[in-house]
Amino acid sequence: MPRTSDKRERLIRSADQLILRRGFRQTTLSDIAEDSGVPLGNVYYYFKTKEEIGRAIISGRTEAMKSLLAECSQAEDPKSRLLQFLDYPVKVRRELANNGCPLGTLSYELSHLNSKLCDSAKDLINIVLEWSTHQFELLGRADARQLGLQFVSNLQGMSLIANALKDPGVVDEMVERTRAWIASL
Amino acid sequence: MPRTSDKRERLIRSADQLILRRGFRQTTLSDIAEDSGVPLGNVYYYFKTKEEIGRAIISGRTEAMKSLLAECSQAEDPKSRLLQFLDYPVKVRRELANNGCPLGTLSYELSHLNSKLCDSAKDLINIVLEWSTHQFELLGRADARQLGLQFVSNLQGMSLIANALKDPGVVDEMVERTRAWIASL
DNA sequence: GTCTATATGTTGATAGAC
DNA sequence: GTCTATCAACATATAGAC
Repeated sequence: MPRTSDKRERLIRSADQLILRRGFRQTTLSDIAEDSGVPLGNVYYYFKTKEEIGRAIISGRTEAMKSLLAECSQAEDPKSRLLQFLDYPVKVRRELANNGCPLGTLSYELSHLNSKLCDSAKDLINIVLEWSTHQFELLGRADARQLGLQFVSNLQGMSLIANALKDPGVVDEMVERTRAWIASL
Repeated sequence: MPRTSDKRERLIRSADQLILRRGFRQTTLSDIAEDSGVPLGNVYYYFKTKEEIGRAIISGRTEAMKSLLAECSQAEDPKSRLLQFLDYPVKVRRELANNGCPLGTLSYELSHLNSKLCDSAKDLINIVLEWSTHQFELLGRADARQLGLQFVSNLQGMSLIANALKDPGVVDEMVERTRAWIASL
């Protein structure tokens, strides 16, 4: 029966993992079809174009990040929220070293594409940037915007380097330094 | 005459610019041939495979960076060298905002490829990492490695964010913060 | 060394039976 | 809704004349 089919979800899940590992351009619809167990021709019933799959992946990663930020926002004070957020990169350090940041890699790749997806690159980064900037504002910092930029820059920088060196330890070291920086404010 | 032909150089120059703007995977041999004014079939006289072009681009960017670092190394003390290096991202802030860091974008893309080029990603980042780490060692810092990681992380982070937001001003702001950090050590 | 023509393989996408 | 067969476009690479 149509309504009980989970094919769409399986397609998105496969696409998300494959794109994380190999990038959007490098991931073919054939790869996604095979990995999800959905015949190639049937993929087009759920997504009219590959770009539409891209939008679904962007949307999924955006929502996942919003969800994480919402969790962190429940901490009592802004500093605790920022520090709690830093637990996440440590938790997924392996994935960061293997594939890079799910937001950063996609942002970098999409910004090079001649596609409407290109505009989404900005949004991907802005999610965390605006949240962290807001936390610094709540701390009464006049330079909240720059502190926010520094915070996200640390996260993106450590992910890219950990990925290049294939070394999860880089994440631990850099998060530790970022923690100390936040605590010192 | 064969020896006076500059086709190889033109091919590398075109390839480098196109790959900077659109990424390696997205840049076709046809694009490179057209941009450099070399017929498609003739490209293969200079490069047997696309991967070989990739190696040439990696090599070129590596040498360019080594050259820049050699210039900076002539400054009197380690702090001055690090500060002088920071002049460069400011100088090319437009390109960084438009295309990202020539080393970082390539590193991120290649690390996702199933190619021998994948190994080169590590080297691209290590060039600046080892140099900056060495400068911090000369400053007598026991945590030189982590300071080096922080330095490169700042550079890569600012480039990715500036590119995502398409805002060269991000480079100026983040370099200024990095300068202050270096000066405070 | 140079270039046209073309082989070969892959990819995004469609047609149409079931 | 599902799936097989296949198209059309494009990309890497080669053949071979000049």
